[in-house]
Amino acid sequence: MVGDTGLRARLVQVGVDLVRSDGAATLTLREIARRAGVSHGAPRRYFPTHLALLSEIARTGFADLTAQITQTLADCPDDPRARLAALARRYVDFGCRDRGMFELMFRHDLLESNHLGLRDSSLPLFEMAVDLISRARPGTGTPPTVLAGALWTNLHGIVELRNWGSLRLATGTDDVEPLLHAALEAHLGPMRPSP
Amino acid sequence: MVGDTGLRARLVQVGVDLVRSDGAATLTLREIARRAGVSHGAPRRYFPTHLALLSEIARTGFADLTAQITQTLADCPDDPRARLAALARRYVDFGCRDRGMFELMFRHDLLESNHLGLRDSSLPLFEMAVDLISRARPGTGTPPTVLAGALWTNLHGIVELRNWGSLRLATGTDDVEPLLHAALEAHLGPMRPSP
DNA sequence: AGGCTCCGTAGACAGTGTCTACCAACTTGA
DNA sequence: TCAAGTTGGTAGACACTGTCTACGGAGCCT
Repeated sequence: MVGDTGLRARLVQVGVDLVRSDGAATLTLREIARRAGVSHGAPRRYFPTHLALLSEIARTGFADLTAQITQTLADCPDDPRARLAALARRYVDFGCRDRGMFELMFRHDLLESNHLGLRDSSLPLFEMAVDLISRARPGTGTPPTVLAGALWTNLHGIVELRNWGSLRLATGTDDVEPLLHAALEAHLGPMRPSP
Repeated sequence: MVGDTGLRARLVQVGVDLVRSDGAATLTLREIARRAGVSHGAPRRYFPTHLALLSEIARTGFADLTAQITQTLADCPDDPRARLAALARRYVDFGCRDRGMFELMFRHDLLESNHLGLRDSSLPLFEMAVDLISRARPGTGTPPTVLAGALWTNLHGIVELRNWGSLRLATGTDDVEPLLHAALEAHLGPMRPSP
């Protein structure tokens, strides 16, 4: 399966490269086909619709993010709070660095044609967070899914509003570090100064 | 200016109604023109581009949200924490109820054609939050803009991920109340049970 | 060889945003 | 009063999009 030269895989790969280099707006069906060197009708053989292809591209984004976070956690001490902070920092870093892909992954119109797969792709990440937070903050009355959700939404909002440009407007810089630090302190309690 | 029958105002109003009733995807230039009863070229007399019209529509969304929150704060006790909680609840409620408009307001591609106006429309809200949080949590080492930003991003992420559908997936329901409560406790300290 | 399925091409269609030419009505100036 | 100019909208063309359908050429199997 390495170096899969099939058109289906090539289309997805072209899409991934394209969204990374030129942003989410350039991901038209015909442009992807063009860069893959095939006619505009060819993708239809593998993807019933444009959105189905985009969903597949987005799925690789979730896989990539999951892999990055898994790798990050592997190189991390065993303290649940430190691990959560590392996870959080990776998530935000991914969203800021891989802007187009992040935007694609959470596009609302992708879901309607893809009720199952895409949302599920985010579940492993969420479960990591739930597991960590139930160990970092045991004995709270609040269910760990809610605690993890509150943290996740905070991270997600940081990325979203930073990429929207309101950080620069409100705090004078695009640096997410102060916000991230404040968010972690809010959800996990006092942290030592950021690394 | 009441009952302004000019085409410019009518186009914006049609857009507002349309995004509320049919969602953000139906906001094509030609559809707006059609529903306003004019030809597809007419809007060009008032808006140089499609995105300029969309920006104007989004701006009314920010104005509406600002008005709603101002009204909410007017009917609220003087306690900064209670006021912040009310502001937060209104923000999230707006984003969940007025989904299409919320999506439009924070569309990334609207900003490029509108470097100034649109982002600025969100500033008054942010400044309310900064003011309230500097009174609710004085003496923290963290600047109030950062504290307010951390809270705002949390609220924003709650809306975004709820509308994306991950709340239902992660917590089994679309109800934002537990998450909102957890977020408020995280950023403001222990709260009494939600109203 | 004859069928057959796979896989991609090519063209049509309706829809989009933008641009340009046109034109009718109203305002303005001498 | 009448001519000129401005305002505000129409209508059609253009390039582009996603989808659909008819076609064709390999390769394979009996």
